[in-house]
Amino acid sequence: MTETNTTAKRITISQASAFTGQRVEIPGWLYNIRKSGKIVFPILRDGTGLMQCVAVKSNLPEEVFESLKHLTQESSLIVTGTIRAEARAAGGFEMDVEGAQIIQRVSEEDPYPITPKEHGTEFLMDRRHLWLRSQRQHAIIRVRHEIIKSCRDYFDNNGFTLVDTPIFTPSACEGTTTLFECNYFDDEKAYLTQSGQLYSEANAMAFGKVYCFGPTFRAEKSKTRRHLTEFWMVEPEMAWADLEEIKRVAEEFVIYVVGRVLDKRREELKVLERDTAKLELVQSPFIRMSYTDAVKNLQEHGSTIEWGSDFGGGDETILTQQFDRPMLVDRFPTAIKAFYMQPDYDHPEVALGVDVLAPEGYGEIIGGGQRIHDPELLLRRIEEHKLPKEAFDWYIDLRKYGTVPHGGFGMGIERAVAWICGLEHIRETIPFPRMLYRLRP
RNA sequence: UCCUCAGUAGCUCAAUGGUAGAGCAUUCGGCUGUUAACCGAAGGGUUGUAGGUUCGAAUCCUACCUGAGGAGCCA
Repeated sequence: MTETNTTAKRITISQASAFTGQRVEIPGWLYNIRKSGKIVFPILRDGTGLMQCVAVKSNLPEEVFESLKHLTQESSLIVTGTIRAEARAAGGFEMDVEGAQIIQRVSEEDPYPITPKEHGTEFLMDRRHLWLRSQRQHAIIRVRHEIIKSCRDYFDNNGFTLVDTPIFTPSACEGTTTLFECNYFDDEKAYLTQSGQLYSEANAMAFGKVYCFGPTFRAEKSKTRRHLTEFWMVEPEMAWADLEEIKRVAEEFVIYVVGRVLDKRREELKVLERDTAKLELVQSPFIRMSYTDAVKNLQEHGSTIEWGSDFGGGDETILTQQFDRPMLVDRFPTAIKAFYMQPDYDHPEVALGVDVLAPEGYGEIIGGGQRIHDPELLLRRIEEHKLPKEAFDWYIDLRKYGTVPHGGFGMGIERAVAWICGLEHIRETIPFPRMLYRLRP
């Protein structure tokens, strides 16, 4: 342990280029170290980047050199030194070390488990709290941040008001089989929300154009690379909007989000080895196809799908791999859609719903559509779906007091992150994924 | 819930029914420009659990546990 010079300015690694030739101190963690006799190269990590340091035995007090030489991975320390442009270093800059204060040396009895080598999924998932320190996870989480911020910016810039909806709900949105149940004092049951939509409809009647953004929960026993039990969803809802307007907004929104990531997160996409040429193609117009045409298309390509059933496992892949940009598929059979979905005025056997399918096999990232605004039709559908009318009294009220055509959609953030980052599995898209069989850490 | 595959050193993996091994990690030694550095040495194992077959089981059989991939359902 040695004192660091208090006159050196404290900076982050991301700021280093602006301090070339200056003496600074950087607090961080030891990412890796390479030794070559009387010169050692500790690589420092501080959350903003990596900095190769150069510690030369002849330029340092004996105890400082020895403490650096025997430092263990993820030990915390503050290094002081001079920043220098260096083509041989990974980031283009490195630090000539003049002093180092070791805050904690990680014990060799119990070394940091995640080495710069290969690890299996289970090992990493059990250590998700540590895995987040790695470069790849940084890139993904930063892209996620950009996606979330651009979702908010898009709606904020287009006349939407953020009106958040409750997490605890008294009843189901679409049946109770996929809801997490919990006790809400005494004997009452509450459920974790699986969508803010019904409340957003109330908010849209109050504010015109609204969106909510928060976590949603599905107790589905789905064990696939596309499912989480807790995931984030952004859900815009618009009064006076018909299906065509909803499709227009969904397309414009997706183009904006992808464009923002391409604009601001090139470095991260490079770390992830994402083929950005595929993302550059996300431009208007998206492919537009009705459900009925999609079924015909699928049958011609060998699918066993029949009109009236939902897309099966490979169907979305067969569909999307024919095109290089997202698809808008609309007018699904009314029978397989939620009770609130507005039937087509001329062909009531199909509903005015729309899904956005991402290309490259990523499939559905957005689902939405126009909601029923006619009070009698809504009551009839509630009965047909055998839903408890009392639970929907407030929802029915929205059709009694100045009902108007309206609708919106929801985008699953993690699926969007997986697509834009080009990830194999959704588990890496959220800091602490919650899945069937995975609640910890 | 169903189907398929896999559990061997801290990690990633070898080992055809016959003495349980390598690379990385850790410790020690060497090296003044390394890029997942390299070279040398050391320590590290009840082969997921329980039972069975066999002279002999990491290997074959049965059950269970854990994980992965997929199906159904969905964003």
